[in-house]
Amino acid sequence: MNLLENEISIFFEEFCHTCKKVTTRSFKKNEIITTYIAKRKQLCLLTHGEADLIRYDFSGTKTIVEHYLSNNIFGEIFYNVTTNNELFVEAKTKCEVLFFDYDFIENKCTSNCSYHKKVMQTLPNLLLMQINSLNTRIEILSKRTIREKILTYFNILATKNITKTFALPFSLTDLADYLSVDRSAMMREIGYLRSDKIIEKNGNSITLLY
Amino acid sequence: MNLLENEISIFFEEFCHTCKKVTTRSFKKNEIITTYIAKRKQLCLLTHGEADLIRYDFSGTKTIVEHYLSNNIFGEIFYNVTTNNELFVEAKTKCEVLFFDYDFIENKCTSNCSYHKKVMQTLPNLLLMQINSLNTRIEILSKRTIREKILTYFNILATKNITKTFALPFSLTDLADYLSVDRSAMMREIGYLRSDKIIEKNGNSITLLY
DNA sequence: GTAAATTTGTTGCAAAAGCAACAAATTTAC
DNA sequence: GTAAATTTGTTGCTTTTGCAACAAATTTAC
Repeated sequence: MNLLENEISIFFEEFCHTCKKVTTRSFKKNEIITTYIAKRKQLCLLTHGEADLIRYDFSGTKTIVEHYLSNNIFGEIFYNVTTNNELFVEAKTKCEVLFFDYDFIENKCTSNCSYHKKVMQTLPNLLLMQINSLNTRIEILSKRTIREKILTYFNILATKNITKTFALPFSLTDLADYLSVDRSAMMREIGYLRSDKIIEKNGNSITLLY
Repeated sequence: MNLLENEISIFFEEFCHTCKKVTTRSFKKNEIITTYIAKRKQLCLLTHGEADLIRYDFSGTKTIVEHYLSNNIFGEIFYNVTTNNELFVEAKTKCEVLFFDYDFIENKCTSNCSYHKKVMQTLPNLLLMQINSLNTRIEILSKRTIREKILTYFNILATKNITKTFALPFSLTDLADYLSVDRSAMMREIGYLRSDKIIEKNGNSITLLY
């Protein structure tokens, strides 16, 4: 994975200005990076910062569909099915984003440019990483109770951090939107998990006691 | 999408025996195609039939994580995070499956074989299709009520079939495991949807009345 | 540095979902 | 063709979740 990260950063630093069809842009915290409406074949790479893919359904319910870190990809190209939902990506910190048009990736460059070649080499691994993280997301959401959703997510964070104590990357309000449950019900359940001595919580730091 | 399908079938029919590192196998209904335990870099392509990715968690709860049709891909390569869950792919009909080792795909062929080249050309589109379907899956699972889950899924089926009447690809028992809800609660909700004149149901045929 | 906005924490009550159990209908296996 | 297995449909009861509302703490904006 570190190898891949290195590969990604090198190829963007070295070749970014060779091909004209790639745009770089910076975003401040809370800015909207892109909105999913136009069915463009847009593919974006977050090179710096953190961002959320947010959905509001017809009744105004908010879901944090995904939470992106650097080297994660996102974009309209991943969404065929157009529902009557509002979907957009919001910067949670200062962000740097590369915008590709997937047609450019798909169709061979007229010139035999090395940048284009490198993109084709790296893309499958980026897509594979994205599939991995979507599968993890599905595992959380397919749990039937709030308690199980919380514990599944906390376990993933503990595994990633290789320690039983870790910081939540979300506010508790956002965590509820990410787990797709009512906030007050989630708070209650966290209370039960504490009194059952299954977790400890200090601010946004969580410790698993098992 | 039809173009892609054509591309896929052609390249497997034409080149399948050129490279030795690809295996084809047939499966009867209910046979286990693969089990996710060994952390192999296995990538599978379903060329014929229907199959389900099934998970049993520690307490025995079953989830149908995904439902595969021909030209869908699956495999251990998509699952980094090893939990204490049992994950396997089961043939729901007679199936034909191609097994790749991802290392073979990643590392260039020593010989400059055209089969290998074709795989590299097709793979990003297959991965993209997979991401699309996982995002659809997340949309269903992130709905907060059984009613919304049912209606979201039925809408997707109606859109795919381009008609308000369609056949369920699942038994109702399996549908509950796919929506990740209790079967009896789902049956009750379907009952309410019928009496509210939102859907009609005859056997496994559903009609949307809106 | 202070006012405004947001997040956290809590609770009572209502609605939804899960669990268990069972009969009827349908499908499967030989 | 029949017995066994599975699926469908239903219900009573319990547990979980959602909703609404509000106070306290914390963060943000100027």
